[in-house]
Amino acid sequence: MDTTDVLTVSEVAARSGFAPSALRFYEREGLVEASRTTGGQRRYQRSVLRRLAFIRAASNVGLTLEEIRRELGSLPANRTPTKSDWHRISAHWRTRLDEQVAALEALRDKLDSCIGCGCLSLKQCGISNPADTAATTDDAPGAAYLPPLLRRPAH
Amino acid sequence: MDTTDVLTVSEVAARSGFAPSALRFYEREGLVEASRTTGGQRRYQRSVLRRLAFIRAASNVGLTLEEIRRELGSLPANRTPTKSDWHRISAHWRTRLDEQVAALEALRDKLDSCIGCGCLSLKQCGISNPADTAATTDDAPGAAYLPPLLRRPAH
DNA sequence: CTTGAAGTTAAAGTGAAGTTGAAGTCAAGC
DNA sequence: GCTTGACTTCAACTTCACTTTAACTTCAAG
Repeated sequence: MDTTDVLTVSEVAARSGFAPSALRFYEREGLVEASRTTGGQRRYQRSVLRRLAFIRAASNVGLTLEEIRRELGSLPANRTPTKSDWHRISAHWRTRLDEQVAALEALRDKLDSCIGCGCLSLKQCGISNPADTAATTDDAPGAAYLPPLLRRPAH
Repeated sequence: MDTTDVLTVSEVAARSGFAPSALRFYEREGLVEASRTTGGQRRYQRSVLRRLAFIRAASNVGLTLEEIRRELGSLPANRTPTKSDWHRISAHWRTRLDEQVAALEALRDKLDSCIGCGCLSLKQCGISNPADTAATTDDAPGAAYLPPLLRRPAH
């Protein structure tokens, strides 16, 4: 199958778990690269698989594609990231996850404190108070809200 | 100001923290109701504030508007929800939050186990393995991912 | 009765992360 | 030389939760 050292779209799709359409999308967005055959077909270096793994991991941690793009840019151009690269980045991600967990736990605690009361008062209830929303950041005005996260597949 | 027992859009907006546009949107979506003046302007019952608090709380917990709509439908038509209503619903929400926290913690643990190795192997790394994504539900194919949650306001 | 703030509508826009469809190209096999 | 199947492009569509816009109308105070 891969006696060659380059991969087609469908090979990369199969191995990475991303749909071909997603791979094309990522290329448009500058997240991955591909060379072309004379016929214009994409050929991927095997290293793209590592890059895609990185993308999926970062995405799992909750980074936007834009953030991922920036973070990929901070990686060494065409070599395998070193331990220190990975250390720096994973520390960043861990902080992100810690914040998310903390926010959810705070929300859950508020919910617990509401369970007995049935209040849902606009003024008093921690979980419905718009000024006290866990997801509201200091500088973001308006109604921030917590996310889809693990939402049921909707049908 | 409110010697009357009905509220205008902007009063409800001010008190609930939702923008008038959001209130109109919720009405279109069947989440809230309003009567009309002869001139066609909306007038809200005071009870809408409690309903909106409920909507915001549910939204904070991560429910979609569609789910919220269904859950509102399970509430008694025009009376204040009882403690047992609220108990049932908040238990549901708590489960949701517990799942979210668990998913994030699992992801964080995987990240921790990766920090030393720098692997990001498609086959081995728990955090990048598409078949093992915390957010991937059994029946949802394709690339599920963990959420925006607390993402920076992007500028 | 006038004036200006606040209200109305439908439709379009936003942004994230892609997917889908139509129409076309390419290489191989028969 | 034609069919088959995998590939290509590009634009348009999707979902969610709203917001914005444009073009009016209504309400309440003075």
